[in-house]
Amino acid sequence: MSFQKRSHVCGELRPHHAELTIHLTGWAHKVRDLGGVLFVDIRDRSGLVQMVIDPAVIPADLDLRTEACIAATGKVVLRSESLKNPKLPTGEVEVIVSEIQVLSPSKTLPFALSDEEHMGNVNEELRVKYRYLDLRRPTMYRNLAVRASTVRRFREYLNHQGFLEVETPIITKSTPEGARDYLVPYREETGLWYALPQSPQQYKQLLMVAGVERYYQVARCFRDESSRADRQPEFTQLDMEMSFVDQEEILTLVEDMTRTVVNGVIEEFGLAKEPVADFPRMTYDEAMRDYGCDKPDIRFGLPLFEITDLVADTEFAVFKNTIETGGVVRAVRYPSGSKLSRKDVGALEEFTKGFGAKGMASIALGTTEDFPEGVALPGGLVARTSLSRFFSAEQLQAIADRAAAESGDLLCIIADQLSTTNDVLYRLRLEIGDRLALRDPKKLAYLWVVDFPLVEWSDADGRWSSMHHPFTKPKDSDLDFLESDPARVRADAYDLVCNGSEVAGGSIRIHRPDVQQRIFNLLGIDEATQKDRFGHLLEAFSFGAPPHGGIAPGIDRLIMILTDTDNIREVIAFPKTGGGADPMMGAPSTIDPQQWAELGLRKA
RNA sequence: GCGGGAGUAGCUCAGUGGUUAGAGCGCCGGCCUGUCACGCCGGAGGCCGCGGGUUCAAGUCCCGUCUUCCGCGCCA
Repeated sequence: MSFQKRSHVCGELRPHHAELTIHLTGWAHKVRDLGGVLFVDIRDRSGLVQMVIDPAVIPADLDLRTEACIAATGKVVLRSESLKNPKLPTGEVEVIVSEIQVLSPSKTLPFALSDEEHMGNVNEELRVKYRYLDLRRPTMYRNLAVRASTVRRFREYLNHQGFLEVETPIITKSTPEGARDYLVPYREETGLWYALPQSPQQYKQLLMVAGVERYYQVARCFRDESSRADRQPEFTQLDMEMSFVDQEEILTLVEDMTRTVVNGVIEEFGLAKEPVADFPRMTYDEAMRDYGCDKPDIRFGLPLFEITDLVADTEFAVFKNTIETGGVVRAVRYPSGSKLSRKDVGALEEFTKGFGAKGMASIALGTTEDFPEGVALPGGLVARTSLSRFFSAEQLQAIADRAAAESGDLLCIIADQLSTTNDVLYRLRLEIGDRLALRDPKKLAYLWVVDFPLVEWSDADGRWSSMHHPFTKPKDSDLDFLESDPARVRADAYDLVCNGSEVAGGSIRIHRPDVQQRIFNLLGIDEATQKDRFGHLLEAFSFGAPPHGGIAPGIDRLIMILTDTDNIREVIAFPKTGGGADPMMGAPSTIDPQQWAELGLRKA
């Protein structure tokens, strides 16, 4: 079918186009048939404009329905004052159609694209199944555009900084440690398998050995683990690596890159975000101490605080037993929480139990009017707490002082082993932040978390495992403790955090075979496995490997933050469902018997 | 692997064990020359996810199962 190529795009039409005869192509967004006249909104990716159609110009057999792909010719005219539509950027004009053609008709749609409000409730599986329709929506197109612009800006920045973009294999080798691999059977020999890369980690280090010096790649990564709202089985990282650098150079470069790219995108799309400025730094230990996690949301305060010392001398069994078994008592302040009902506080305690707390104690602080039955504290506040049976007014005052508490606060107290206590309070603090609307969506609160531990003890596996990955360089000053006290060893490893999400993680790598050897020994990776899985890397490092390090900013989460979406599917063109399925393609699928045979596979 | 929510018309959702399972939007037909959530009239459309069970009677109760969403575990 021949058609008139467009002369303009729908969204650009303004009063200064009046009187021009133009050609448009796009989709029939909405058809309003008034009998003697039709109004059709024509939409392309630039936006939409109203067309006015005299029924006489429509061919009798024209199948003009919602989402039909159409081409139209007409004259742009100014709308009279009373007919203007201030809700549309193009609302001051309309197009009087002289000719209209349906290039491709549309069946009735599985869901209404033109109703954004309604779309928020449409079944997610249906949206993914008809992704090509969902993506026609302006908000979805915009998400794709923000993503494309972000990636383009990253590329431009890194190209200017002398980085070389290099592609690495998708079909590669399984490595121990880390997530479950996606596996691909090898046709030539039964029993051998490729794996899809969890990240291009080893390749980028080998590129440093190869003398590339500065590498980056917009790299797809694959991890066969359960999905979450912000996790997909395949996702994209801006993978980077540099030679002859120290941690400081990498952090400085990433800060400048982030400012340049993110602020550029904010300006281009008019995003409701304040420009990125500072990148405060915090050690891992500080983050855990003040926020209970390694990715704090610092858009608001309310740091956690320790009261173990203040309550150590107590007959309260919960605190006493916890402390005697090496646990801690820590707390977080909930401004305005003192007005919560007993039931609401109970619900809050249930919330903490969902993350492993055995219970939650609380102290509500107010005035005599608030709590006539409460305990009067020396400082003037009155406390209402079940702890009053066990603690004096002076002790409660000491806790309130530690909290820097004010009238109206609820102090939420958790007693447990350190890791559980921190985890519960970390989540409780975020919950409080959400309730009090302290997590300002306009802010992009970046920070570096540095000096991560090299390894952590895994109860499940009964061995030490890498906190970052096995190639992470221990701090030189801690090398001596590698065998004697592994938990004490810090690494040259760093995470970039934004608004409580980890948005990049990296490290300086080990380039000395002897150190790498000691790490493998610590991780309990025996010599045969070392040779089998990492022999190539160890050998490579024996040929003059340069000191190097890198980082890998995650693209998907960054775009989620920039577009204010709460689900990673919104920023990926063709995402999978939670179960890792693609209902549009019908993947995963069965394969032909011949394919089974070729691969030498049998059903279990 | 575990916990919670959901699954009824094309979509979003109501539906107290008891008539012929409803609404809004969409769809189809008719009317309509200024709509932009167009309006008015009429109509079609249902394996109530699937499989068992309890019951005189099941969309509704019970068991199982599948899909999906959120979370936990997991995610170097």
